[in-house]
Parts: sequence; structure tokens; C-alpha cells
Amino acid sequence: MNTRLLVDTVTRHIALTTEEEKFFAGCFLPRNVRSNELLEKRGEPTQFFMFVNTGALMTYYTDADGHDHVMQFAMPGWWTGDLSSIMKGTESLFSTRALAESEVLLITRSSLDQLLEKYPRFERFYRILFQNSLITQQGRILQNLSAPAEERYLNFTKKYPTLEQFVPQKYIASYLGITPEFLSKIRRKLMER
Amino acid sequence: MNTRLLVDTVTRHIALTTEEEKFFAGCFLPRNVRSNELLEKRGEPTQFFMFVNTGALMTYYTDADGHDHVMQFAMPGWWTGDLSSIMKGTESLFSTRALAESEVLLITRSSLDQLLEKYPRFERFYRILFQNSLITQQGRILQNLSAPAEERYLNFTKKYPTLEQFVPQKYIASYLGITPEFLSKIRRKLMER
DNA sequence: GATAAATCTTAATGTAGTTCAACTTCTTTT
DNA sequence: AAAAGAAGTTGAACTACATTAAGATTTATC
Repeated sequence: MNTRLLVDTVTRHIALTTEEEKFFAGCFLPRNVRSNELLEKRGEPTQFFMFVNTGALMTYYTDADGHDHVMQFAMPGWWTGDLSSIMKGTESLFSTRALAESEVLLITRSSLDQLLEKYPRFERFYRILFQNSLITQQGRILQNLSAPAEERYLNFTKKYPTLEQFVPQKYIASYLGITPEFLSKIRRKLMER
Repeated sequence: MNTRLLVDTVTRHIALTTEEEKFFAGCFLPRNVRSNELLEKRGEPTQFFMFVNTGALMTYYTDADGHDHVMQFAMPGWWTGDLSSIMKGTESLFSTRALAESEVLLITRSSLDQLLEKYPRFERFYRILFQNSLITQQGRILQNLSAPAEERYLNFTKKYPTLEQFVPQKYIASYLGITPEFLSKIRRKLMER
């Protein structure tokens, strides 16, 4: 189990002793998944907070009509999972699926609680992690409220240039809140210029 | 300056010594504003993270066409402000305006830094605050992606029943991502049933 | 390497929500 | 209490985006 990237993302924000580093890494379960494999399924109780080591994941919501809506993509160094379900212990609303062969590090709610109790210094790390995530989400809401689909797509490709190679267009469309057909039209229009 | 509500929202999550409580309360500047008054204006550098003691606020983004988009309402006990601007020191994108006569407690970035350095226990409080806020924002994104306007409106009134009394309809429409005219139509349709 | 399966594209038609403009009601100011 | 200004309503015309269905292209499977 390679925890280099995991430890690096933490030490970018807080300094760790060797002991803290060791204990922290020990809180995680490694899991290798193949492309398209489901890591977490909506409605099920088992819940992990997930760190992507290699590959790519997506976390999505399936509505009453059976349509998927992508909440989040996750590339190496990013975290994902159903935060609400993990923290409140409720049944999960989101599913998480691998978009490529991936290596993921999993932490349970109780491991996280133990970690934070034993080494409260990690509270700072997660405070900063959630804070940055909140800032990102606010930016997304702002765009959904104020920008048309074409502009949102252009901003997406600019902000996440690497994602386009991994992610099928239909999922990008879903993330942007439009149909794959409409994204296809937007792309053609942009190519013609 | 009444800091009862402020301290209560913190001690709901972490226990505080008298000394910590005192220092914490001392980090805030009180400010009274009249209805409609601007607390923070987009583009300006002065940035506070704000706690609502009494009254009601809204934080909004003004787009290139001069249209306002409501990012957040804030009632007593809630926090608001332009997190991105506060934490990254960038020019603010959002403005914050009082929707009623309000008493607000303000904390600057440097006060917050000092607080967290002197009493790292507060990291936990802000971790939980941002975590909950993130969960709320994810719910909002999910709805914007998957539910039509009428359903979003019904969920809004259900989730925030007290807000409707304070907030002009046009701002609720803005928060929902629709025009005031369309919200008016939705409401009529619902009344007719 | 052929077949199947998924993804992407294109075009016709349909609809949720916008824009604009006139009117009514409510709120604020004097 | 009159006047002026916001906020809310209504309806007609419009548009961004959805739906459906067919065909083209890429990817996975045996």
C-alpha cells in the first residue's frame, strides 16, 4: 500500500511527526478497482470516505427516473464519498464508480473519529480540506445560477483539462446539468469557429 | 455586545473553558445595520467572516449584466461571507446585504488565524461548520441538477419556513435559479389546487 | 478480428423557463 | 394622506435546452 500521495496532501497543510504519519496511514484500507466497478452503492449502509491514489472516480446521484447526476469527479490526490451519509450515519444518496482502473484508500467513520481524537492536529487538515471544497462548490453553484451551458462547459475544460481524457462526455454533460445531446451540439458549434 | 448565541453555536460542538470563551468572543466586532444596508461590497478588499446575531442577511453575486444571484441567506446563528476571498485574500466576488435590521458579529482573517493558533481546539468547530455547510451545498447542487423549479421551490419552503417571511420573493427566485415572474406563476399554480 | 455493446452525433419536435411590457398592489417618504 | 417607488402579477412572444429516435463511431468482448 502506497501512502506517499496521501501523506503529501496532508503535509502540504500541516506538519506531521513520524508517529502521526504512521498512525494516519494505518487508518486507511487500500482497495483496487477495475474500470466501471462500483465502490459505494446508493441506499447501502457501508460508508467510506475515499482518497484516490491512482485512476479516477465519480460520485453521482440517481434520481427517481433512473437518471444519473454527477456530483463530483475525483482524480489522484482528491477525496470523495457521500459526506452526509458518512457524518450523519444516514443511508447514502450517492454512488461512487471507477472511471478507470484505480487504487483507492478508504477510511471509515469510526477510524476518522479515532484519528481526530488521538491526534486533534488532523482537525486542521480536514478543516482546510472542507473549506476548500466548500469554496469549489460555491463556485459551481454560482455558475449554475448565472452562466449558460456553453460558458459552463468552457470553464470546465479550462479548470479540469485532464478530466476530459478520462471522462466520457455524457458524464461531463451530467456534471454540467445538461443532456449529452446538447453538449454534443455545443462542442460542434465551438469546433466550427 | 451580546455573544450568547455565538458561544452557544460553538459549545454545541466543542466544550470551552471560560478563558477560551472570553478570548473567542473578543475576536469579534459587533455591527448594527439597518434593513437594506450593505455589509460587504463585491470588488472591495475589506473582508470579514460574519455571524448573524439577529435579523437576516443575504450574500449574492452580481453578474456582468447587472443581475444579482443569491448564494446564501443567513438567519440568526448562521455564518456568511465570501469564504474564497477571506481565505485566499483575493478581491471579493460577493456582496452581503441586510434583509432586515440586524446585529452582526464580524471576524477578520487575521483574528481567525490568531484564534486558531492560540486555541487549536477551534479547528474542530470550524471543521464541523464547513463540513455541514458542504453537505448543505451538495444538497443544493443535487437539486439544481435533478429537480424542476416547482419542486425546488416546495423543498425550499419546507426546509426554510421562516425565511419566506423575511425575504422578498424576487430573492427567493434568484436563490432557486429562476426569474421572479416564473416563481409568481409557480405560486399561483400551487394556490389553485 | 468479428460481433456486440456502449458512446457520440444529428435532426425534428416539444417544453420549462425567459424576456418584455403593462398593470396592480404594497411600502416608503414627505 | 398623497405621491413615488418597489415588489408582485399577468400574458404574449421567444429561447435555451430536453426528448425521441435514427444513424455513425468508438470501445469492449468472445
